[in-house]
Amino acid sequence: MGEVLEITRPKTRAKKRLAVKLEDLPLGQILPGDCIEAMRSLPDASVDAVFADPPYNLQLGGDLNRPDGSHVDAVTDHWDQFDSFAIYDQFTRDWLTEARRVLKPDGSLWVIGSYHNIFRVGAILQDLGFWILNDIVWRKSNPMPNFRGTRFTNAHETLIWASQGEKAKYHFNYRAMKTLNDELQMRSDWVIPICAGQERLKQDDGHKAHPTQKPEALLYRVLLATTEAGDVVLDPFFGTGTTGAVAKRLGRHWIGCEREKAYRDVAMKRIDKELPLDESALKTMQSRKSAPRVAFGALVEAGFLKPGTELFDKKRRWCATVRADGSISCGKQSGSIHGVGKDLQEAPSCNGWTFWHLEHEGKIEPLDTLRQLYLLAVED
Amino acid sequence: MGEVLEITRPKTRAKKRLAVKLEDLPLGQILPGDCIEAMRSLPDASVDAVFADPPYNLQLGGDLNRPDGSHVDAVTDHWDQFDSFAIYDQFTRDWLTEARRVLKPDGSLWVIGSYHNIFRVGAILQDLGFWILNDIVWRKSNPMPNFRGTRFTNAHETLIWASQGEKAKYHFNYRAMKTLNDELQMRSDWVIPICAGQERLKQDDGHKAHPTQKPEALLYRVLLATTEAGDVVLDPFFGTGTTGAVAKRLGRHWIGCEREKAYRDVAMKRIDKELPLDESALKTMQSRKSAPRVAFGALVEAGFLKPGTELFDKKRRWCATVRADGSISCGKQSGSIHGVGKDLQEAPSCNGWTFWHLEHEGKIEPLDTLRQLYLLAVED
DNA sequence: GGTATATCTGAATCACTTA
DNA sequence: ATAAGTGATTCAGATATAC
Repeated sequence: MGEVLEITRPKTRAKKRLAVKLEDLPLGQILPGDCIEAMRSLPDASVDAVFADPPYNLQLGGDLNRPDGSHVDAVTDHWDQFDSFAIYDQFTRDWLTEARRVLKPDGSLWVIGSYHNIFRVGAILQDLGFWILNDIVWRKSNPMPNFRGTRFTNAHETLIWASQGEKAKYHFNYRAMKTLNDELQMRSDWVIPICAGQERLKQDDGHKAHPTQKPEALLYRVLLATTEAGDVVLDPFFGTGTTGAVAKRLGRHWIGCEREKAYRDVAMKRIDKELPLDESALKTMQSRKSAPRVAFGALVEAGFLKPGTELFDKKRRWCATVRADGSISCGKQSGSIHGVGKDLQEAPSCNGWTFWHLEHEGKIEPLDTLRQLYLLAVED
Repeated sequence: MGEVLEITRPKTRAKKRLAVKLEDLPLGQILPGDCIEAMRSLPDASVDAVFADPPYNLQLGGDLNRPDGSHVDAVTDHWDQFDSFAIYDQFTRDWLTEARRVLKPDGSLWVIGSYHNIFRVGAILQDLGFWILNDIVWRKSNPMPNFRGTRFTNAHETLIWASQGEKAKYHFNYRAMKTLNDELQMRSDWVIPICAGQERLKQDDGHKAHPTQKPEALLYRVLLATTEAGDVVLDPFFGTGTTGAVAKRLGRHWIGCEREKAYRDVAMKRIDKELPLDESALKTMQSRKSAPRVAFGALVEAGFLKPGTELFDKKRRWCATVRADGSISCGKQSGSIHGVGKDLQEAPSCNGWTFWHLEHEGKIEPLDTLRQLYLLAVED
């Protein structure tokens, strides 16, 4: 089924009690029929993330032609037709309710939409108890112009990222995102081209296989940001399987739901061809949080720092001495590198690793540099 | 009151029947008290646009410090506190209902918000019958980082632009927007810096006068895009009066509502200092729709084009001859520049102005160039 | 006086572990 | 459950200060 069954979740995230076994899930399968029914077949709290690209309820009017006379192939498929907002809302509430049941307590929900539907989806998911963490703007580098000159070029779509609730835990690979964005924090607006060219799946007659195929780059960022290798990702509106293809590539398990057989066939063929990246390529920058926490004392213990070494702040306003137990002292103050730094500055908090420096061959270096060296040394 | 009473709406937009007289409106005034009550004092269908920056219902938790220990001055004002989504929704429904009543049938509604509230606002305004024309993303060039490294940097806010209904007319200054965007269609994502520096209004103690003052560039684009000089703009959450200041500068009338006296005082002082642009600066690029339509025949009549001149398409597949009455002929086909172009290409439509070209000093130029010259010549 | 450098701040639903 | 203690974390732009 094109799945990477060897991959398991890191032990740090394993829930021993009531944990759903991976073998009991239809991993690497596209469940046929209505997605709400299909999701009912899955156990509670069994997937780590849901990515959903539901019908947008576009409600388009007449035909549209380009200035050169060619015809615009719009989304007029039957699955995008709803008779009223009330019916669309009920449909939305139903699939979101099932998604919420199936999602683990620390799982992430992602939904993508346009102004036609995203406000309704967002309000309903809030009503159900989901807690919005960010709204993300997918800025299309190559959107279709507004041929009639009647509005602004519709150049973006909106994604909502939500956790199970206000107090719920969730996973965010901060370091991986920052690395991906050239060492600046990843922002809430992402520039990504629309899905076209080789990536766009075609039918035998050369016509596009699906009217709203999403770019793989979009799913790549979503899955890298909020899931780990070995996680299970569910897509209730699988379409031609972009979520499955990227999940497989990134070593995530996947489950899809899709009503239309034609889409299921295209998706399965596509995903079978996909090759998973090997394990070393999958390793992402570790966030400080999930990295082993280093106690300052461990550096002293390991001989990276001798007791008696003098520490300074950057401007040499204060000087402290390292003691054998990993505490430091500065005049009458003593305690952890964080606590002493905080008290001296009379600040509400202080990161001792970046506040304190030591002199090494005439240069002043923050303690953090030493911590990095220590981490490298103990990694293996 | 700092208003430009000389300015009136162009006659093309005047509604003779049931029209509200400008003298009967509190132009250039900030109505005190609750905005819903204040709007009740205005007649039906009396304003051309509503711009609303309602409370975002942020629901913030504890304190936040920057990595350097400094404190982040968050929005904790009483006017942003709501006990539940239900109460916020009711408040939203109430002010939107009044705004809808006061807005003319061909008026524009603008609302700005963040992910905390915008989905609720969007769904409710759709429920009330407003028709969303675009959602606009204000991309902040200098957003506040996510200091905890727990989410994506919240780098944008969302605006919704809506008309009174699916079939309602509305006004969009397409040409002005395209000109503003360097001859490319204006997109739905706008890059604008946050309001800081000189533009940010300060109290006597140097502290910011309002926690959420919007940049004037944002209002400038909104008003230029969807209102005309002489129009009336209503802002139910006036704050420190960015809407009023920009409206006055652009020769639009304005009405504000604001509960807090401190904000009203700051706003009035600010707007009094604002100078309106003079009339010639206010002239924007005319849209094709509101520009006098040029009949091809008028160019012939005026001697811009001699009967007998040969026209070509860009690739010189076809050649047509201009006739004295402004029709053209090409083989057996004859008729208007649009109709002949359409039939030759077997296309559903054809813009003859851009399809047909003529040779001038060895260069091939579209007819449209000639039309522009003609328009310039007849302007005075 | 001009150029570096330092400081300040902005609509933010902003932690986790152990006692 | 709640409270307390420890630990982790920032980008662009405007203004102020130093050289």
